[in-house]
Amino acid sequence: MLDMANARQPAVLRPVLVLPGHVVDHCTHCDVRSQSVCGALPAEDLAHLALAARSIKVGAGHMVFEETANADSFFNITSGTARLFKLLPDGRRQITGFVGRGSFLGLAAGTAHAISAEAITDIQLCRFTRTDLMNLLSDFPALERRLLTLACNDLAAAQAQMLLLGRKSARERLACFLVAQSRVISACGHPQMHLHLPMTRTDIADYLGLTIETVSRSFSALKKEKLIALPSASEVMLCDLPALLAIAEGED
Amino acid sequence: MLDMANARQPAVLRPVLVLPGHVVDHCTHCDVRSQSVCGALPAEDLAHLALAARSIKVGAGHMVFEETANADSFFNITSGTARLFKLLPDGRRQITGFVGRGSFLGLAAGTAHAISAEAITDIQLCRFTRTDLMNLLSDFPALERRLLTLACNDLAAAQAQMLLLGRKSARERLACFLVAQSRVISACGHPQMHLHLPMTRTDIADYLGLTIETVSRSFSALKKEKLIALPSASEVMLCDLPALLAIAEGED
DNA sequence: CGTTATCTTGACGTACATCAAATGTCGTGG
DNA sequence: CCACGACATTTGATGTACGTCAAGATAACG
Repeated sequence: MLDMANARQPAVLRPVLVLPGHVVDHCTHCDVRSQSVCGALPAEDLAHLALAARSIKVGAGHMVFEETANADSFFNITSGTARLFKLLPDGRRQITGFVGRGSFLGLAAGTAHAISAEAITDIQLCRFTRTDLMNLLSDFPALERRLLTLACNDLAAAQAQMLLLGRKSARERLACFLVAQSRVISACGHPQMHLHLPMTRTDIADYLGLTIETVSRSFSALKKEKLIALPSASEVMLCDLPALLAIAEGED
Repeated sequence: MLDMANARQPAVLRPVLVLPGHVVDHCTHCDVRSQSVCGALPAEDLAHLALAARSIKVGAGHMVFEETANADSFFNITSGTARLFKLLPDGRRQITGFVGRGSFLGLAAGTAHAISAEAITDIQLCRFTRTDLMNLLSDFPALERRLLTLACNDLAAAQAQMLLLGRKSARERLACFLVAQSRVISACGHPQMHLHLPMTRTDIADYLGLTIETVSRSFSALKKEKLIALPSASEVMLCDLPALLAIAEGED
């Protein structure tokens, strides 16, 4: 996707002749900016970003892009949740992650997407063409640095997930998932005990490398032990976060 | 590890006053340069690299760095093989990858290593301090671009491994591993049928999320089907690469 | 040529998958 | 407002791929 072979060196900023107010506002007033790649740019450079970004919407259940498809677009999620996944020919699916507000989509080397992305809820995205993004990266080193940080974070998360998929029990996997989800929430506030899960049990199963039945049974088991409560299938209360954390890290 | 928050912008090259011949040679004559991060730099800039790089050796079985340890060094492997892994408190291990000639070690955001690295064979490394590396990245955008490409490649590999760990059978996992290993070899020559595996069955098991017994049984099964031959435990002949590829991709 | 580590093979156990059915949830329209 | 159907989730009964335990076989090494 990012064809990084041909790095353009010096960075002469392209002149921006016309900057109508609403275009500037587009990025200046974006409330996810601080949490996303865009946060790497100082306020005075946002106009360049706003010119390249095109806001689009993808309805729940629709694809954003598909694995092996030519990666000529990159996206920044401004609202909603999407799943990232890979498929085997016979339909087996592995979800590699759930992404939401502020996440950058399309990060990968080469010209083809390594994974597919599909909207779970309706989502709002900022779309960048590959050429525009490459130009921005060359003009603003801070942007490229931020992207490298993001890639490294994604890599660390992927490594943690490999440990989960390769070596943890169903119970440990679910505890991991719940604790991680609670961190997503608490990132924008104090550590929350109450979660809303936008994804189905099937999604969770495909993320944790289990079947939907095993996920359901594991939910029920944690509930019986009073570590969680389930007001509804998509609502979870984490009643004993320390205990869940211990299970998640394999300390039992 | 890479503290990318404070990106230094313009890039005034530090003056290099003294450049003794042997220091220049150090990187100029390095035979893995083209396959590593260093290949991003043109010949005339190699002197800067040579000043920062310090060659070290790690004996088979010894640690290069440990998970959670402060990440103040980064490495480039010039010879030998290492395993990257994560551990659970009770000793369960997940190997996230095997790395060799030309691989960059330490890539991750934050100040602590996300994984441990241990030498499988004796290995030769170029060590960079974090500060030196950060300076190099800021001075040479091409280097940072290359690192981003590397991170994206690692990420794509990690996603493929998640699919393997979450959804593939033991037989499929082993086929994947063998085919991938053959690609490592064939990267430096024509597609090879003959592999030497530097890692033990335990390493392979911990990489594929299986037990040593299951790995051994899967080897034997592929052997009985005449898809591979095993002249010795660490020598593998891939007799039917197309069939192995089909199994690896889940087409049976 | 014994000693020790690594690998293979067999017998058996189990955590999770599969198959099947009951229960709950939600949107739609009468 | 309630009845209906479609679909998601839970729960139960049973199967199986892989794990565990244990014993040999093979290779590495001083």
